[in-house]
Amino acid sequence: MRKKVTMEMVAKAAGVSRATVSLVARNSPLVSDATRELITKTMKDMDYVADRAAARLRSNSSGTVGLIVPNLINPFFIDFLAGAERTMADEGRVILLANSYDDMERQEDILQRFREHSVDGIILCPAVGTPPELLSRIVNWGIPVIQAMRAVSPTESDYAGTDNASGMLSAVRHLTSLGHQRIVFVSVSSRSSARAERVGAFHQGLAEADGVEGTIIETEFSLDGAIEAGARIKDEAADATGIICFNDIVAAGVMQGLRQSGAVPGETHAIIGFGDLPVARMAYPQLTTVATNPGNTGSSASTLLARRLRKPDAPFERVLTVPSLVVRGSTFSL
Amino acid sequence: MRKKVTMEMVAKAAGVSRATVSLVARNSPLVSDATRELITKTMKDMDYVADRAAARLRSNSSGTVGLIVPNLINPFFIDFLAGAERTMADEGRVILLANSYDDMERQEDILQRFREHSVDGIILCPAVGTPPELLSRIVNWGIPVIQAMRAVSPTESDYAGTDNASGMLSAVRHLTSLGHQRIVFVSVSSRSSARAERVGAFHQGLAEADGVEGTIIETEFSLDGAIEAGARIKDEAADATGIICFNDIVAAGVMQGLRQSGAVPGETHAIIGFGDLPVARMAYPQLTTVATNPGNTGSSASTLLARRLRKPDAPFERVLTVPSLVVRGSTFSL
DNA sequence: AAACGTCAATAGAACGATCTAACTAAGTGT
DNA sequence: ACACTTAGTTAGATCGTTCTATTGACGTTT
Repeated sequence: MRKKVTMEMVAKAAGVSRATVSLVARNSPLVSDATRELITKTMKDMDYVADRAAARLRSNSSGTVGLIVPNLINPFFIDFLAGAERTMADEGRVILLANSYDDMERQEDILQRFREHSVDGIILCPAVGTPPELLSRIVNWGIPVIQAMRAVSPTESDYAGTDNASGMLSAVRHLTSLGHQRIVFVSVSSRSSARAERVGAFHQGLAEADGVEGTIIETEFSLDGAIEAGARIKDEAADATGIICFNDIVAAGVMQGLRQSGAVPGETHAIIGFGDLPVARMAYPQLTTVATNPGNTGSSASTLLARRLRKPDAPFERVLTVPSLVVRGSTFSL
Repeated sequence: MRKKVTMEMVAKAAGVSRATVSLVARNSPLVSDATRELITKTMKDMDYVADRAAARLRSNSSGTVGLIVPNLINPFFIDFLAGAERTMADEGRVILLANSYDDMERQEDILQRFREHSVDGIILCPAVGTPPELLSRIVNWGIPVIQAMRAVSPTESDYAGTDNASGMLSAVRHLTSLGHQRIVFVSVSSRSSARAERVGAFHQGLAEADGVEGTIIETEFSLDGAIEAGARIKDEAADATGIICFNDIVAAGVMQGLRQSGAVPGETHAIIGFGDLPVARMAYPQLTTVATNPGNTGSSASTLLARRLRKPDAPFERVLTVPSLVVRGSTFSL
């Protein structure tokens, strides 16, 4: 329990006033190089640490941002989180992390806590079912907010996400160009914007090619669900040879399910995943997948937030990370 | 830009003093039920949000906890993080998350930032190479700290981790009981305490069984490194049939490497992973693995920290999560 | 030599809570 | 009727910064 070193004490030791020390701490140009140096040295010698709470109380900037993710199981969000954390850390900000478990009530609690801690801004991956009004409310609180990964209100904030449509299109085109005529999309059943965009592009991709038919099979998002969905393919789309999965995890499950029903992934059925998560290369056969680079999206979200903090009234921006198709062993030419 | 509602305003509206409102906010038993109810209602009506920075300035408790992880790629730490976050959230605390990238300089920066934000406590998964002195320094700052996942100083703080030794022993015993006589441990080359404990137990396990020989092969922690290590097994331990891997990711890589060298995981070689991460079930064949349940360790770390915040002078505790072996398709009887 | 402008540094009020100690009103014991 | 608790409430100081003027000192212009 050692007593804390305050600005006052530093000031006394250096023979200047509190105010001057404060200026140095925020490296304002209003101090002469000589005193700046003196004070910097004294601060170091005394092991002075600024008290951000006191600073924030007076100044209204806390140096923290809140980040809400809907889960921490999906590596997609992990990667996103990692990207966001890195970019924020590089700006000297700290991240308050919270997990909404895709539960709106929990999300509400988290927002209240963030408000109490007076975060400078919020990066929100909205929980499924979040109404657009939530965005207006946050804006109304005077807290800059960025929507990420999932869009809930297109017009009330910046948005950083994945270009789901173009990703899906490249997947469909890849399969049709390899000669596959019957294609299945194994989707998750949650009503997220990501899902809607991919389903839309799936149909568009089918329409582009002649005589190609598509089926959508739904599953809950879990490995077991995906395995079960994979096993179902034989029944629900017997002549399908091309399969696109909502993400790489689902793809891994679907491959297991296919094997259970006697098929051989990569030989009887071509599989495409979404994400290019590490698991894509750990799977056997290695997975052809739409690389969405969520880390990049996370970084974009942070950059967008930083920009908005600097220019609160700038027009809203939408930054979409464009995915690229990574071809590996799980797809083949018919 | 709406003006903020302060305690003063709530007090005025409810016809009481600031102090009483404060008591209600911290639900102290010192107020009568009648006024408590009145004030609670007024707070809700006016959409009052407490200003934690002001509170902390006066009271020295910020309601935040700092968490430092060495990376966000290893699902092991993700799961740990998820467990810690959950337990903290349930206590109404918020987590400041930072990633040290296993870099001690970065770790130092993070600690300074945490100090500025006056976190109530720190959960630290020390970066590789962290000297024990760091712990004493943190303690000296007056910040309660918990070591997690990796131990750097056995005597200066609480510790939450995995019982690596018992996990490794059960893996070795499983293989020897299946008749495997030549066993390889594919380890990562970093000098973490986790590695040391597992290597020690590996040798102990070998000694327990008659005529069983062991080899240690090192790899850097990455999928490519693991693949390469897997391919090397044929040369460096030609007659090995049992393989234990540092974690499930390494195991996935080793399986790929084995295939490259003409072996068939699950038929010619028995593989055991560590972690029971989701990937263990996505791999083919599904992985026999030592389930370490890192989420549980994360939760323990939070509980330990909560306890220490309540009783700063309690004796230090070591909480080890005991792993269990999950047998799947990647191991077989010789 | 007076007036002006610029640069460095400062005094003192503010920020919004909590804490300490004191106060009131009602009840209790003698 | 008195002092003595006790429960409920409160005034005022306080935490460590940043902000708003303001002051001095010095050099340049008129």
